[in-house]
Amino acid sequence: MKSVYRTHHCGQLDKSHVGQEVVINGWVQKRRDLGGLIFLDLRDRSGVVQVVFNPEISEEAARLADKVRSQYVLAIRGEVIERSPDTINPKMKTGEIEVQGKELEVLNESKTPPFMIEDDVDVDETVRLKYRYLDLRRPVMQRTLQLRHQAMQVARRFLDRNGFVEVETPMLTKSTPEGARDYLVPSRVHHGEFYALPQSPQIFKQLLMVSGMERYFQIVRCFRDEDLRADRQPEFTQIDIEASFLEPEQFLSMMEELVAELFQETIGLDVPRPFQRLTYQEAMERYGSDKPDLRFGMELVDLSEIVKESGFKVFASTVSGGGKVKAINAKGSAGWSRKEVDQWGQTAQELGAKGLAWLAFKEEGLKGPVAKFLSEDEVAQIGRAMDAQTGDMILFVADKPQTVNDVLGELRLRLGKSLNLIDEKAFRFAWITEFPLLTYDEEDGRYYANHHPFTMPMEEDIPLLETDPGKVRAQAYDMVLNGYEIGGGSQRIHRREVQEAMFKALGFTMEEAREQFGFMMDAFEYGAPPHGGIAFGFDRIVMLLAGRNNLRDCIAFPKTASASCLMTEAPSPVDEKQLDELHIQVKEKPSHKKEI
RNA sequence: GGAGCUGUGGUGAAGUUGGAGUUCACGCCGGCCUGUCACGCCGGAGGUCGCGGGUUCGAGUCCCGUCAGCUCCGCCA
Repeated sequence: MKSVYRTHHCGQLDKSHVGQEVVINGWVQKRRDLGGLIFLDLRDRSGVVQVVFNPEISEEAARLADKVRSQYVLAIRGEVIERSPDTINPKMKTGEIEVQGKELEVLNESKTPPFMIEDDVDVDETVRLKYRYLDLRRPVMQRTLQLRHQAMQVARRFLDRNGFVEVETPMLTKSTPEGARDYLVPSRVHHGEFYALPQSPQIFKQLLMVSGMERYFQIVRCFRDEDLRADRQPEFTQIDIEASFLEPEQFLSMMEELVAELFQETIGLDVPRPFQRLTYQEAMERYGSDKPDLRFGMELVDLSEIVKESGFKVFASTVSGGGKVKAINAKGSAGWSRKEVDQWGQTAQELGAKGLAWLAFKEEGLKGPVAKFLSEDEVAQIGRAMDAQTGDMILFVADKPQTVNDVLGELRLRLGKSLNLIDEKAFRFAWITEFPLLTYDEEDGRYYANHHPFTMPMEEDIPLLETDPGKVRAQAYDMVLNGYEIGGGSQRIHRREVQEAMFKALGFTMEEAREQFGFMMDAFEYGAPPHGGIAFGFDRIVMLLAGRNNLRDCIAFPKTASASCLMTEAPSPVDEKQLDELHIQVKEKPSHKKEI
């Protein structure tokens, strides 16, 4: 072979190449030895093509092909030939042609892989993660990584076109006590001191606004040492954005455009704009969640007014005690068996409710333990409020307002899945706005910033910072898609007196604030422009683009639920010498056995 | 930190009432086979039943502990 390297990609070849001599490279997907004839399916990242070795064409190549095994890396020179009609494989993209092998060179052999390299492989994830490099050979994983790449390019192009400048910020930075737990990096030079890996470049991007960068972005790794979930990894990627001198409305609209372009140019989805808006309050009341899945209805309805004097004492006393009675309508579920009803009731209790009251609108009349306590008028009003038809099942929770929303919100999601109400192909975007600025922590006896301490309150709520901080709404917004938070941001405080009021509400004196955020406060005294920004959870966006439901499938080398990497076996112990240099001594692992 | 589920040749599963490392499919190895593409046929190899302890004459199976993976709560914007 003149050169063993390819002239064409496997998946590219079609009828237009018939008669051409080509060189292809790739991995052996499958070998079918018919004795005389040997068929090889050769795979590269573009796809698979069938190569046929016939000893009558090339005895040497056929002899070599006999020794080849799965996942061997090959170079094949051959002629693209049209398959006879009866041998066309309609299941293959390249099924109309095949390569007649004339020369074969084994570029590398391969051990038999621990699992088959194919899309619908059914193998324990532990094995996939241990041999991630093989897992990533599977076409579906290749497609996902390419989709991720495309999404990244679209975002970069869009932001560049709109005047955003990509600036890198430090990975070795300063630990801040609020927010998520930091990953720490010990300093060798500074005895007993530590860097922190960034939870996000929040402070730096705001400082870049002070620097006059005006529009900044970065596609950046962030780190949070908290426990994992299917949609949470300890290191993850944000599209981090900040802009000065932009009306918040202009900014949000531009971010909608970014996301719409991203979905359009990757999966061809037309995203209607502007996005639906819900205030935090509204989202909690109607969906029991600050990241509602809007692909289906089943909204929470407040029935407190209707049942406040009801003969059903649980309802009446809950309302008079300051609680709420709310319900959802499980359409068409009046026929649930006793067992099913009990199971949902148990779920409600596991979620924190005292119980789950129910009312079934059946052909033969109302059923349910609540039925006989409700007046005809109450039933009629409930029926209207819930839009109840015959065959519907109304599920009630009576409790503190927050418990009611939490429980019904979660029940709504589970029922939505179990009743198949969710259109899996739909993408429903929304902004959630007017988040509470602060949350009171009972244990610490103080308020904490929900977003971060530089989030701008709503203008009209600023006076409340002194009188009723818990009521202050923030100029903060989350972008929500199908029940996932895919982005969050805010307008930032750029006025000194507002920042002071904020720190006061957080219980910091100006001196204490200066200790923690000194450089930030210094900077803000040199002319901070009005600015705001957002950070998108890039991995989650890719996950939704790819139609998957866990982040591990969208990250090349992810961590397990216990934050380890099964391939590299990180984290791992290190040499005593390394620890010495870092002035670190590891404590004895405490015994888990409890004294009796 | 807590709860649930899972762990059996390389992979995926089955294993009943506690009675022989037992079965199936895929893969792997060898042989035969010139139109296969889930190739076919014949033969073969391959096991720390996650790990440790206990109960028992006897444990894949029952009990306790532990490790790993997944999902969720707490935690996390």
